[in-house]
Amino acid sequence: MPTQVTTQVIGRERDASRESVETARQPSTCSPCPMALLDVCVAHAPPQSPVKKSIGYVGQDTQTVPRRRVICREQDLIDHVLFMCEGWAASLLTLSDGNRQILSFLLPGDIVSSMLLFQPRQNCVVESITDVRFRAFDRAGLGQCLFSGGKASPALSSLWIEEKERSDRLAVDLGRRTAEERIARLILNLMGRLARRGMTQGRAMEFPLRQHHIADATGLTPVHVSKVLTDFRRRGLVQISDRSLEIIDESAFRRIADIR
Amino acid sequence: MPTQVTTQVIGRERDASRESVETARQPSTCSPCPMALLDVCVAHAPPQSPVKKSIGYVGQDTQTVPRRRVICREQDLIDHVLFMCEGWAASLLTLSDGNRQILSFLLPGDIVSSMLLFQPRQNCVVESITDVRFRAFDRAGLGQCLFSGGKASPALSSLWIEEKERSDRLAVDLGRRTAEERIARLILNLMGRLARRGMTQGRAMEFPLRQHHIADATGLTPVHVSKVLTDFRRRGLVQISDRSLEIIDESAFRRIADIR
DNA sequence: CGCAGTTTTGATTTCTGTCAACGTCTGTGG
DNA sequence: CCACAGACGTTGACAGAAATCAAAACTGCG
Repeated sequence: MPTQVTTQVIGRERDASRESVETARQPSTCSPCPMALLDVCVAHAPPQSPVKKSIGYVGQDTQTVPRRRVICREQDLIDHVLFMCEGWAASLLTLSDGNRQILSFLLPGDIVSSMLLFQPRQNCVVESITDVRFRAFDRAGLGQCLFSGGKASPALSSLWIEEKERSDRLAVDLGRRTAEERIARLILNLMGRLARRGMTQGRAMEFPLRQHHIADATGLTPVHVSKVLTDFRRRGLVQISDRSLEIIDESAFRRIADIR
Repeated sequence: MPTQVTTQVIGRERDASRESVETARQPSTCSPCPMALLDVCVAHAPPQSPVKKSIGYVGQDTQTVPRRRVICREQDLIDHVLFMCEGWAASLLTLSDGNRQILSFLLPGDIVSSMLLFQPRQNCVVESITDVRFRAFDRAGLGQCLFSGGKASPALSSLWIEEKERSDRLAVDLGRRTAEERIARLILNLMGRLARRGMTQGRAMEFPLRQHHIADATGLTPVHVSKVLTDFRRRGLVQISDRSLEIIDESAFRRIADIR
């Protein structure tokens, strides 16, 4: 039986109007989770495992956040490292004029903010897109696994390398590509990440993003995103309906995304 | 006496036409270097120091590259971790149409590519802007210092955090800011980084960048950079001459850079 | 049903890129 | 020392991409 999980895990400063975290009731199926691969997650370790001692696993079960909520903010102090179990979220920065830039979409298995491995403060807002389920680990315990033995653990290396490659790609896309390229690349990128998790059906995938999410991620306006997507559909490249997206003409679509 | 340093340190694949690395003759003054702060650099350790055993320091002295050369490329395999001692460099990605995006400018004390801490391959090209002097460390030895004790070393944490903050800021700037803002922010950013190294004179600094470097860093064209800079000068905000830059009206300039 | 959020569409404006010409500066070789 | 070639920076005319503005249709939800 899941017990009541304290909401203090998520952030110390909070306004009373926002009750974002609730006790979860879902089963614990997080196959894409890197913690499972690390053999580190208590949910996957036998009860007497030594892992259970070294990793402070917080709460009896996962926690959930409904869609479209702030999961954590810049100022929040968070003592735990959060991993996505289910759903989509976005980490983003906001400018003072209200413009937003999404830095990455978070999918099941992703670490919510790698900065939390090192300190209790991260530098951006994380918002749920769909209902989200995640798990919190104790930072110190996780450190025991990641920073021992005089060399980087494979999990830490690949996390660093993937995050760096992703942020470098983002910079090039935002700095040097057209609207069509940016949108096509975003879609292909998400499709690839979901495919690696076994979350696609052929060339189709669940696609909970609103056009304003695409706009925030690509540095465009929602109006222009609409025009480009309409054009993609008109040209028979993709089909979007009912929160799912299918790539119809993959080679043409890749050509748009990769050319240059 | 510096001995002949093998050029193999820099990259295994090289064309004969490019002889980029030469034996250095400069003195070893690298005060802003994080390795010095780490108390890890052999150049700063007494001869009998245990540090000398754990860090494999490569070569008797630093290595130099003349300005405007490729220091390393995507395909290069590099067994060492390189740190800037002197000069300016840029790490960048190139699109197939020749467009380039500079991901960061490397200043004295910066690590050339943090990916090399984890693997022998980095994901971007590094080019010198001025004459550059740098030092190479053995990856495994460095790992002994960074990944021991069950928690991240302070040097590793701050490296991760700073790189992430920088890349996030870059994405927001490229995605959401105007040409004026991007250029002003780049200048202020560089000024701040140099100030922290004690490399500014009041509001003036050495400024070896060509306008095409600014264009590559901001996602603009050199022509447009010229127009914006000319306008900045006309409005009495900055003065650029003879490879140095001075901010004249700092508050107005900050307003341009930060507003929004 | 009504309302708020989303998407579409068209007209217009703004920003930045492209093209081209020209002047300056720098380094090189005779 | 001079001539020259390239790289660099400036300027103006023009083109193109995306933003802005505005209105309307559509969606889902309480």
